[in-house]
Amino acid sequence: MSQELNKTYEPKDVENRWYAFWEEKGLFHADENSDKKPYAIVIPPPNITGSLHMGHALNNTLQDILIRYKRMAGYNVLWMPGTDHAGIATQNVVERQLANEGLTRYVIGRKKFVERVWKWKEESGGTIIKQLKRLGSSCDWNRERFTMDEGLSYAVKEVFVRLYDEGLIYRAERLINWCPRCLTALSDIEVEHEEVSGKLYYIRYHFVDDPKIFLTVATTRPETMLGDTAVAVHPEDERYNKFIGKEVLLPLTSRRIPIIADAIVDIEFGTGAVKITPAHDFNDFETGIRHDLKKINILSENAHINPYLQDVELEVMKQVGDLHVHKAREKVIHILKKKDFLIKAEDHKHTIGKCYRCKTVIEPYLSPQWYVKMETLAKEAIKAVEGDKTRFIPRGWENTYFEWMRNIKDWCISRQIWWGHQIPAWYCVDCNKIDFVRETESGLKPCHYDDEGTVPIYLNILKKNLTPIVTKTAPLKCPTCGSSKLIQDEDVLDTWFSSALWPFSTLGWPKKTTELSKFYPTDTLVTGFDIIFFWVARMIMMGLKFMNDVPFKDVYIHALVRDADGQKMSKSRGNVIDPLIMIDRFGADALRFTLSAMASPGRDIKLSEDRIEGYRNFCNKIWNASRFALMNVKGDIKKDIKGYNIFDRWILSRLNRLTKEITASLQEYRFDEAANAIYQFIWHEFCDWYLEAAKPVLYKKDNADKRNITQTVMIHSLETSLRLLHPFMPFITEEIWQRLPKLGAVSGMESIMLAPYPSADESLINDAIEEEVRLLQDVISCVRNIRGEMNIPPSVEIDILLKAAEGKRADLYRQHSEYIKFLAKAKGIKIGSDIMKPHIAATAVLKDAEIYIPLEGVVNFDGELPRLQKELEKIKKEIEFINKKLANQDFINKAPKDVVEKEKEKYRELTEKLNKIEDGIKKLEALRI
RNA sequence: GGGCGGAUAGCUCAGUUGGGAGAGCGCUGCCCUUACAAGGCAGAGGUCACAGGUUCGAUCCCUGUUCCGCCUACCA
Repeated sequence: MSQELNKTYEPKDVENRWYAFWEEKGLFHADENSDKKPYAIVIPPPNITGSLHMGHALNNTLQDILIRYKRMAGYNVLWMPGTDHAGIATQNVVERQLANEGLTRYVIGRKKFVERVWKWKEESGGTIIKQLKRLGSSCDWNRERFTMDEGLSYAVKEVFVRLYDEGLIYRAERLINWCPRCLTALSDIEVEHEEVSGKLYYIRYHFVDDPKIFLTVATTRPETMLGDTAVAVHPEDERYNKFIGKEVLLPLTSRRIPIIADAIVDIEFGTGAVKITPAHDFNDFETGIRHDLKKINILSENAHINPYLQDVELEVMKQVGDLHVHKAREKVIHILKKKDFLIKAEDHKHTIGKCYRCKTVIEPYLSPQWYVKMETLAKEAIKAVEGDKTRFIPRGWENTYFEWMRNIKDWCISRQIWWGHQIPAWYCVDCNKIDFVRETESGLKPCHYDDEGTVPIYLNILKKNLTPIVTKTAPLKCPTCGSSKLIQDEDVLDTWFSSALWPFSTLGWPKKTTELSKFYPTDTLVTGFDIIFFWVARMIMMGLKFMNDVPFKDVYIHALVRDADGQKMSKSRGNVIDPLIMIDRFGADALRFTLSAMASPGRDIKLSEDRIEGYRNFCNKIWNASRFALMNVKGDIKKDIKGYNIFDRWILSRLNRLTKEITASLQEYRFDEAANAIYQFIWHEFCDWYLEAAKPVLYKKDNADKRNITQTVMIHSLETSLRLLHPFMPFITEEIWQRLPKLGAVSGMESIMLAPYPSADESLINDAIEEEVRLLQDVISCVRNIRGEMNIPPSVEIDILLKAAEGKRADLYRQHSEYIKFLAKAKGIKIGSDIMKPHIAATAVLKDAEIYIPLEGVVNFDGELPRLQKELEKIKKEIEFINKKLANQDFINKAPKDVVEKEKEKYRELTEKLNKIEDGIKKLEALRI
């Protein structure tokens, strides 16, 4: 198959062709009955609404590297793919569609709405999967799962019921984070905190028994005063504790509220007197419980002021009733000012919470919700990480994990949306005396109607104080009263609830499947730190609870991808680099390689297009090196040949050393180290030196044996490099590999994916050869340097005079003089201890050798003196530095012997070099006169 | 408020038993040398944030400071 290659690498066609080939041949498929050692990763399921961004690209590149590496290394590899139903996000998408048609989900009803979401999923939900394929991800697509699959949904119900039966799931009315736009509760971690500069308002609350005097409270949210039910002061605050038990009259209302004592109050802050609004502030809610205060909910679900607050002045109500809470704030301030209750307003920085999905300001909101009790689950999960059953890489993230787990709060899992796993709980209409039930096609529904009385609106208040019947399948009759009027809880579960089960639900749990026993616990989870709480921690808890084992052994936490300026990429900032555009432009391999080379632990990736372009060039370099190799290998190459030349032995040594390093790096998840090592090897060792050194051998017609050996080593090195590189750059490696003649173990294999990952042959690692080649390279580099500095164009041929002591050194140079000549582009070379320096010559001083390039009649000679002087200055500085060290008696006495010896040796070398250069300068100066 | 991470070449970053300051990109000079101009060869460029300490010796270990990120928290 080794036809001519194009002059440049064209990724597009190559990528499509090979991906289709791999899929068709089933090379991604894991065999659950295989006897090979298993290695499994579950993909962090992307949202079905998503499209591939750089975070995905990084995440999946790293997983694919591990997966392809392990697969080649002989493991039975499973990469379990799938997508997440993304409750709120997906519901938003479909609701937007409806809005464009002038509809709302309430108009079409729950059943039709959910059907519509499914339809949308079928049509558009596969986008990201296609995009993952373009990246080269070698997932076992036959096993692709979706969190709303029948199987996974069953697992969700199973878990819910079992946790409920054990008392680990419960319902309660509490303050929750409420998104007034999504109209649903959120868990604590779904709220993003943001610092804003606001104001701190000082408001007068007059005493009931003596209206002439007052307390001043300070608040950032004056509008919530309509829900105040107390004022708190610190019990030890001498300014106020005499007032404890008295009452103040809440401004703008006829409400009398008590002054209470609570240690939560910070004497230093504000005035030391705090208004307490138990229904609208988390602290106040707790305080309210401690003091048995009334909870007055002043807001509707969409964060408008309830217009029917009984004891608020009618005039005030008229102005703020039905107003959005933020507008109401302005109004309340205005009224307070007018009525002289407002003392002052100070600038004040504080934090507000926003919905992580839609960035709307969240409201603490009183409502009944479902919770998971976390304490016992967390305890086990902490132990598992403490005991290293699951290990975070880098380790530092374990602290983050512990910090959260040790202060964990119960998890609010119910969401007031329609797309998701509906909670498997039913309520008996009769037992619970539920009003407002209406018949619909899908059964009984709790509801009320909008103002026009036509649109049914979901009303979560209905759920207060109900007794649920929790079961996997819909009950026909109430077990208590036998009534058949049962309604299912309207809420669905937090999407993360089903994600938490992902490592075992995807493998068939609760059925005892072969897959489960083979691949659970999985080996590695690759994810970003931003979902350690959302996902990783919860998977560990659920895995331990239902599988009695951790879901994965290693958690590799990778960085965030930012733009070149370090900004988080976001659509609103307009700084997103689209991975698909990058793939189109530079190829998937270049993108993958960029991401892996930059994935150093514990640091964010600042991605720039230049960098990707640079690695596209690397692809091209590989391509052309392969082109060269193929052009120079005609017919069969021999196997098992002895008689390697020095560069053959050198490249084999370097190659095996590289293999060792890469394997070690991959073992430690150092993708950057591995990528950089192979880049360095292929470009700067294989291409720059080995191929160049191979040219004289390959071009010479007269020695077929030598040529054949070099051809063999060349192909072997290239082929092995490709296998080393394959996990990083799957496409180009396959394309080239397919065209190469195969040697040994890899002959006859149908894909590089199936070829074994190289393992180092230690016997070929040869320090002596590497040192010898380094000496040759030094000579060559020196000559090239003279060429460069003296401006001798390549077209001008030069001679090399190499003065070296007779013996090993001179022999080495003499033996390989052809290489030196070729690589330094010299027409002649003389080597010996008795070489005399010509008068007009450039010189370079090496360890144990001197180089003279005669320049008479070659080039203008004026440049030589300044060149040598520059060199001299450099050496003088170095000597000075070492001198200081060696003059220090403490250094001589206390430093390790070998270090001292090394310094002394260096000193000797440098001094010698210095003398020779000084000598050269003297001669030059003499010549000038 | 608490915690974590970072500060090394113009840019982005590597750099662990503490002893040589490095890479890629960019820049400069020369070169279309029959694999590659998406290339070759050569070169310039750094008080390793600042101040102390430990040590014969500190980019590295310790303390403090400044600046920048991020996470977290009930000062209303």
